[in-house]
Amino acid sequence: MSHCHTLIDALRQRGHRITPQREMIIEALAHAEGHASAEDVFAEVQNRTRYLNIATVYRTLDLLVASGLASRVDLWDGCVVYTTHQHGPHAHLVCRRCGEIFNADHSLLESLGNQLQSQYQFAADLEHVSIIGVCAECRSTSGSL
Amino acid sequence: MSHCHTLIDALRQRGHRITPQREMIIEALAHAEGHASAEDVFAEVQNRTRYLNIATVYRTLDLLVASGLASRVDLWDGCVVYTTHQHGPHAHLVCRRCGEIFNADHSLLESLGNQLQSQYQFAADLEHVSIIGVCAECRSTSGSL
DNA sequence: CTCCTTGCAAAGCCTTTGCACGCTG
DNA sequence: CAGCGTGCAAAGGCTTTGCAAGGAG
Repeated sequence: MSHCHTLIDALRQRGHRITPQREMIIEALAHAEGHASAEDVFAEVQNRTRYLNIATVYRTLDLLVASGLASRVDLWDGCVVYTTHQHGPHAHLVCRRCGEIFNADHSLLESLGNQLQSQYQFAADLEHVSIIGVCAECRSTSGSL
Repeated sequence: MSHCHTLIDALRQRGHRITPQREMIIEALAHAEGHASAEDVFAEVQNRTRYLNIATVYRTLDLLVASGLASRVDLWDGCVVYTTHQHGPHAHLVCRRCGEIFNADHSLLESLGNQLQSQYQFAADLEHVSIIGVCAECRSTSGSL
């Protein structure tokens, strides 16, 4: 996948070494549509090889975030996911019933960002927003609350 | 503080027993302006008495949330706070520089909620929203990023 | 050849849980 | 006086860290 190479090149340009582990971690994260937890990435890579330690996953994800190549998003209840910027900025809608995560178009948040800017002089990181609620499917299958 | 009694009465009406510990925890949470972590509550109560265990704080806060009297909000980086509904629903603006938490008026989020509703059929819990960014003060003291 | 990265295992941190005692209602 | 709530201590889950060996550049 081409986006992997973008990320790998970016790491290399910043002087970081490219190892097979880092390649596989980046590939797994890029393949995840929009978001993946450290465990998700670890499990995905382990389908292919056992030469990977969970500590390395954490270290590499931290490195990507510190390099500005990925974002860490705190969802609901201690759940944390990482996302690359390949799908463009987007908010995460988390269903508290089924746990599913949906991506919402970034434009939804723009007017909110502008209001926060003008009313509170607060510069929001809109790509880190996650919103808890109940998704369409869960609402139709089990009532409105 | 009168709001404490509102909460205490509500608990009693639901058949829960009122103990000195619960009273103090509720009072500490109600006095915190808008939000407090379990540690915050624990520290606040310990200023007055040592007859309180951190496990009791967690259990009582969970009870308040389960009873619909308080909300648990996942801020940034694993930080969790609890809020009563005394100040009305509000979003939390978290500064990633100084860690300060600001309350934003709930009306800011209303159009967002309506859009999520109509475009995604997603029923958002707007009182649980927290938004990461940089506050006015930190922006003025150390640049724009 | 240098020193950045990794694996392993242990430590850390916050939160939850089991149990017996004590207090509320 | 029944049984809910508490303190204590241990367990739990996830994440981070120290260290020596290994591999990228």
